[in-house]
Amino acid sequence: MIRRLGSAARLSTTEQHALRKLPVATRTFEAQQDIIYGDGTSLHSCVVLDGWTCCYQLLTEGKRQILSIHVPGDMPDLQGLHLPQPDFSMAAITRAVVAFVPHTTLRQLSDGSPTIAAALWRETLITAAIHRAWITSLGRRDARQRFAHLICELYLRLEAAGLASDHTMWMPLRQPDLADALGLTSVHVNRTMRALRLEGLIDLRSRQLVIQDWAGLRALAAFNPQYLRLLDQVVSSSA
Amino acid sequence: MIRRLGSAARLSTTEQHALRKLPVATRTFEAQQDIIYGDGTSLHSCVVLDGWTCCYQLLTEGKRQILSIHVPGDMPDLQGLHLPQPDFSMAAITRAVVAFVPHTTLRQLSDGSPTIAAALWRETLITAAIHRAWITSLGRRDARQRFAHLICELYLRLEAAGLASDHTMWMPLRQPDLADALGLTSVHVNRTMRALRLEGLIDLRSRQLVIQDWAGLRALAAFNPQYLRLLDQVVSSSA
DNA sequence: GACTGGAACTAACCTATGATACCACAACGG
DNA sequence: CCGTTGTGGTATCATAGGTTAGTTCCAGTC
Repeated sequence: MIRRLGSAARLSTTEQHALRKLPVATRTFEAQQDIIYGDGTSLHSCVVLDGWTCCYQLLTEGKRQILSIHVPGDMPDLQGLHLPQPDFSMAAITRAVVAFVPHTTLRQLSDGSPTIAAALWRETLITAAIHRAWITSLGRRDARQRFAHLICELYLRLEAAGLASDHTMWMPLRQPDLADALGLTSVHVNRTMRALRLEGLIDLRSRQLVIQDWAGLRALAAFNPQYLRLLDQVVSSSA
Repeated sequence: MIRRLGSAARLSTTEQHALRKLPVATRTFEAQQDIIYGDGTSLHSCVVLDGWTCCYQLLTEGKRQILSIHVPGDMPDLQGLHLPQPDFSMAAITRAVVAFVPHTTLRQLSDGSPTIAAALWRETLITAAIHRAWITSLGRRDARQRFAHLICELYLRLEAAGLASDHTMWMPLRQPDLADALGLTSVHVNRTMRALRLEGLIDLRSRQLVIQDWAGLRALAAFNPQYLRLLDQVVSSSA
């Protein structure tokens, strides 16, 4: 399970060993249940082991904006390492299994090994790059393009994690969730999905999403996967 | 000048000394000029010494989304340390003086000192937190709220940097720039500004912005400054 | 087989924002 | 003194997307 931590970077065997020995506490959350509520102080970072989760912010009048979506292997909460008060909440989308690692041990580990620090740091930087892509989507793309962009991103991330192939993926996000991620209403998500289906781009039924025209979807979104850094070599530490 | 680097964190004197000795190359850019163009590989991080800059992404059809705005003292490009190919471009808003530090030396420095690494890492995490606030603005706030939120953020950041006081600030962003930051058109920025002026919240003339009703503006945006971490103590390294 | 509760889906209407086009003004140069 | 250029400002119309209020379609389950 915890091997996934190391799989994100190319580490020496001793470092991999140290990561494997990390004390973790796993916990299962039901769909929709909050994992972190953005008020208190967070003392642990977490790794999603199974299921999907998301980070979100609430506004007055109960509006919700989803900030990021996580699939197994993601480490959504690394920012707590150096900013102990989270500025967001985190919730399970599906039933999800999450592993928690105390900040203190993680900080000791990264203080002791610049390579591990760089690998974790890099994870947080990729998160920021994904944030930037979302900003651009929300600010300058219309509903169809936004939707297409999100699907492209999620599919490639799942494929890289070995959780999807053949342009087919599990899609547990419900229409209201998609709405909160895309800055739309669920009604308009529905309209938009129908449009994409009629154009022969995607087909979504009973949680199963098939991308029927990957090239078309990618062109619609003007999707450039570079920001996800799925193929990068990690920058070798100069130490 | 470079003292600003250290001012972001509380470092030991030896570490401050090391920072001061960093080899830097300063360069002046004209307003609107590109500082980084998001294609190549970046070998330097930069510090804004004077003037304002921004990061942006371009879309097909020439649409532009501004991702972040930087004032003197900010280090917009730290992510290049571990992700060498930037996913965005960076441009000067006003005439701006920027200092460049080679990634290699900065990486050596942070490999040698976990405290410096943590301080720099923390900067990138704050950037990500600002990204999240923008995502929420773009996704779930209307034009007036978005505008108000941006003004609150910029004013507090400037005030913290000692560059604004008395609810008065220099505002070099033009209406088309604001439009690209807020995901609106310049026409609608103009409408929105007039609305806020008529409500007695702000007054902007000839680059000088006066916040006439701070409480009202803050309430309109539902602004919570916590994400900017202007008052935090830095987490002490466990090393 | 009827009943429930949660999605997905639709339709009717409304509004915030976009698109286009134009005017006003100030700064500047010849 | 007159053009030119950039920026702010306004009006008019068009439309993407929001709002409200449903109906339909299941998968359980009693």
